[in-house]
Order: sequence, then C-alpha cells, then structure tokens
Amino acid sequence: MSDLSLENEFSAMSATEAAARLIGCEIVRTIANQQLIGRIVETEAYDQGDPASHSYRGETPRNSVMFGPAGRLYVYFTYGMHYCMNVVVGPSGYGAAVLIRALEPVAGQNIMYLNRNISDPRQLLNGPAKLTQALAINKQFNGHNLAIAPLELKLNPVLANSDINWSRRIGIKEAPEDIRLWRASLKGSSYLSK
DNA sequence: CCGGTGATGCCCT
DNA sequence: GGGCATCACCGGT
Repeated sequence: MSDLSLENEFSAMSATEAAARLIGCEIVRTIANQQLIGRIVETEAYDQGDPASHSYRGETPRNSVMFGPAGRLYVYFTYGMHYCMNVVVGPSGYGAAVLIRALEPVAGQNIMYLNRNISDPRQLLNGPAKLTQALAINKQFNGHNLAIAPLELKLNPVLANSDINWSRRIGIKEAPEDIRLWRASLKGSSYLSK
C-alpha cells in the first residue's frame, strides 16, 4: 500500500501554491544504499493556462504525466543533453507541475560531485539540469511516484510566507502578460540558480 | 563579473 | 525544420 499523503497534499493545490509549499522540503535519492539528499530552495510554477507551460496546448505523449495524479515526477529532456524534473500538482486531468530549480546539499555530496564532475559547492545543485545530473535522474523516472524509494519527496513543515521570495521566471520567452511572479525561492539561500 | 556561443537530440508543427 | 523550462567555456572588462 503506497502513501497517499503526497497526492492528497498536492492534488487540491494550484501550481503557485505548490511552488511555495515545496520550498524547504527534501528530495531523497537512494543509490547503492546511500542517500543523496537536497533541500528545495527554488521552484517555478507551470499552470495549464500558462502559454509557457508544456501542458498549455493539451496532452501529448511527452507531457502526459502532467495530466496524471499529483505527487508524481514529470521528467523532460531538453537542449539535446539535459533533464529537468517537476512535481505534478493539481487534480488528474489538469496539466500542472512545479519545476525544481535548485537544491541545497544536505547529504551524499561525495556522490553528487562524482556525478557532476566538479568541486565547487555553489555549482553542485543550483540549476534544474545540474540537480538532475547530481542525483542521476533521467527519463526512467518520468511518472515515478515520489512517495516511493529510490526517489522520495519528504514534506517538511510549512514555512512562513516571509521566508519566501517571489520573482519573475527564468528562461521563458513566451507569456508576455507574465506580471505575476511564479518563481519561488528561499530567502537568503546561497544555493539559488542564476 | 559579464555577455556570447556551441553542444546536441527530441518533440511538435 | 524550428525551437527548446540549460550548461560550460571562452574572451573582454
């Protein structure tokens, strides 16, 4: 029997609400009995009504996981070499997700450095494709239930609103009306993306 | 520190 | 065939 708390937690939330809720929560990746742990410090909301969202034009083979149950992982491949990971949110049939943009290293850094082939702590997890490389996450995890090892999302206590900064999204060309601030980050963190 | 750019393949039109 | 929810490296400042 799988843990339904993740799905329950996120199925009734909007993408922006979930983007804030995920700040401070932890990703636990188990590889060969070792745990690689990162604390989420930066996220970005992608709603179905957003022209920049993969789900905007409806369901396709690539984005179908976004339209499934909440608490699953949507992984996509981009720029010919990078993977990005999102937490699916909202009810089944509605295409919404939250991109994980940066993590703060918590445990298992030695393996993360090997996976990344770098040595600067600030460069380890501060970008959506950097963190998937560090945690060895690829398309095999597309649709994965985050309540289950070897890749789990741990819900931490809700942070105060004053702990979260909102800003414009990064790397988005479309959505000219994007006055809203859909990028959430942990205030004061030194592990944010650029 | 900053901007420019090449790498590289899949998805959708 | 165009474009991409990116990254690393390079050169100029």
